[in-house]
Amino acid sequence: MTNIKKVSELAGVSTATVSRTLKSPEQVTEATRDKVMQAVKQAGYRPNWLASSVKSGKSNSIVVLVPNLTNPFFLRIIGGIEQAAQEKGYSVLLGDTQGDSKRENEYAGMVLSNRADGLIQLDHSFPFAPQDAELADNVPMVSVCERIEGERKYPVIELDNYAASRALAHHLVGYGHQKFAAIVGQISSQIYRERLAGIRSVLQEENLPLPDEMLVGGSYTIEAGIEGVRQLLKQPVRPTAIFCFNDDIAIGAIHEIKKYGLRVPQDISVVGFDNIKVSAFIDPPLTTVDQPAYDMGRRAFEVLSVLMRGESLTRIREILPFQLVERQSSGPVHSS
Amino acid sequence: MTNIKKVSELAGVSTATVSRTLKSPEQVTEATRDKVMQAVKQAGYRPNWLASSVKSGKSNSIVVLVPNLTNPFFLRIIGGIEQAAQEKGYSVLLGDTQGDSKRENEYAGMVLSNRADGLIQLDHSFPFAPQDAELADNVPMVSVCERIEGERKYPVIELDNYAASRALAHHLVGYGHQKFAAIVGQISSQIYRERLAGIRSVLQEENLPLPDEMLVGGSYTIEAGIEGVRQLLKQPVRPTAIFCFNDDIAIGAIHEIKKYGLRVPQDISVVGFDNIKVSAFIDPPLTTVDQPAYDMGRRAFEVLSVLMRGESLTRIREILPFQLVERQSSGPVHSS
DNA sequence: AGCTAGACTGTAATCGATTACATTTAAAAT
DNA sequence: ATTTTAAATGTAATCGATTACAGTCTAGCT
Repeated sequence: MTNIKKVSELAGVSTATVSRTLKSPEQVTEATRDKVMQAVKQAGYRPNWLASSVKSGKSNSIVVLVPNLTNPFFLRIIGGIEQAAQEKGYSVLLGDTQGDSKRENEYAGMVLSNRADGLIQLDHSFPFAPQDAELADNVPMVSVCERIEGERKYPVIELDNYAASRALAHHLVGYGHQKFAAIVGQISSQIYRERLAGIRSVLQEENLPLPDEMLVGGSYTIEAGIEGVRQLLKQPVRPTAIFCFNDDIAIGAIHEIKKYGLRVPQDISVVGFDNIKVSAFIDPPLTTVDQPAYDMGRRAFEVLSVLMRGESLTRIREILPFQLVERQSSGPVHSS
Repeated sequence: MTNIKKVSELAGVSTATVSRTLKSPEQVTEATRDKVMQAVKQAGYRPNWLASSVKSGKSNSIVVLVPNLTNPFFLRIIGGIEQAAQEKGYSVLLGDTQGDSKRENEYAGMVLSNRADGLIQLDHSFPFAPQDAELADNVPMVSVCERIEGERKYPVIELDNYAASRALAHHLVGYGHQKFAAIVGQISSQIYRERLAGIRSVLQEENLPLPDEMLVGGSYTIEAGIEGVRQLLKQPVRPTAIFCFNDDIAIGAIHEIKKYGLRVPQDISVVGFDNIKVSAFIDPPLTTVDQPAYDMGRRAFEVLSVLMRGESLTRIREILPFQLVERQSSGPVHSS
């Protein structure tokens, strides 16, 4: 490995001069600068990043905790984070947690051991191990979409899930639907509560029921959508509209509804949440709520960046705008 | 920041003993071990990862270069890499290159500056900057799916794209198709040439044509599939079967074909490549070639891991098995 | 010519951990 | 009780860069 010492010898200067030539060239005469640069080139020298980092105490990396890498929605968020990070000279360590707390602990621990300077959590859990909780108090941490559990409040970039769900509900109520069902995602999260509350609030205002047996599901997957529809269609009353808590669920649901020989939206309207790319191209194209995933990622990094500089935030909660995207998976209710 | 010195003082021992207690406890008496562990706990001490890494010269990280984070197929590969890496104590630095060579250079450079120990390339380009090419000679690098360009041969984990394409072609020929078209992906890659060659070889054996005007596309996106179909349907002769070079293209193609009022597969059969998750749930479910993406990722890391240990490989090319997945997007040709 | 200010450059401390080598301690052997 | 041996611990060098501080040199001034 060529190190700074070799270069300094080659150029006939001290290591300090080499370092200065590379970090702050204006402090060095042009003559020596040339000598050094030539030696650098000749030796094929690259400063050892690890060494600079020990010295500075900063790793210029952040960890991103993802519950599920295969969810395309998260991917767009990560894309935004990555882009923003890259622009500021940070790199992104990917932590696929699979929702497993052991893994979360491990990845979160990276921030405590200087392997990373900050953390972005895409899930709702407090990622540090209980014994690390105290240390974690001063750690720059931000969450996206979900709010992190616990008394300590961390900044969050999110959507007004309540309002977005209300928008979806109004959309369906406007079409005259009265028999609703929902296939929900992970139950223990804030998002679940907010989205459900949003839907419930509209239905209550309209005096429409959402009985417990019409709430099925439990994970944000295509399979949950399929299984959800199976359960719903076993019920004596068939719903005419189904809220799916994300687009993956909706894709599974539509697929399964068709298998039963029913039509979307003529027999059952289906709406999703997230607006992943493929949602516009399935049959029928999905009515859903567009989340500005990429921007959410960017913003998350920017906020984290402020925390990492040791500054404090004026706002701890940032709410990005959603958009109701009306496509053909929802429509007026048909009397059977 | 609590460092090893503070802990050593707290425990009344030397820093060496603290280090040994944590790294090789068997070298330390139980009594001192207890003292040290208590001090560690009390101080909330975590070894500074950066410092250990400078010493060892290993960062225990790898960079993964992805041309396009939004492609779900890549995601599964990354998932496999991540899993395998995590098991061996490595972490994954994500490099979203967008196919931009400047970004590739930058990310690849991380390996030269000890920020990462190895590199996995999911694209086909040689990621290092020209001036770094010589240095890059000894860098542990592996590619997945695509082969890296240049004289120097790096290990690659791939599919027999030629054989897989032949399987798809045989499948369609077996249904009696005679008028073929293809919507291809990125043209400059090995994969493009192999897949096309595979298709061509079968068609030639059967004396069937694949005229140049029936080759459209140029990128692995849904949009390319849509645009491709538009171009193909402008031609005087309408194809009865379309090879799409990946599933995203196929999804776009099917969507657009339906827009023209044509049916899949009755009017046009469509086949894809990759078998991404959603392909099984679109309408009609897509006939495609399943690539063991997750395993490919795992395997890529394992191979890289061998290189990073400085050992040499017996085989430089590893070919994983594919599987033809016959679903409902392909079927017998209907005489019009 | 002599002196001073300011620009360059070099020396050596530093970051935080690891580890070769030296030293101390305790146990075992005589 | 003394010597031998092994185990435990400490001291200090080391990894590779950065940087405070000190030293040198040149240019400009009187």
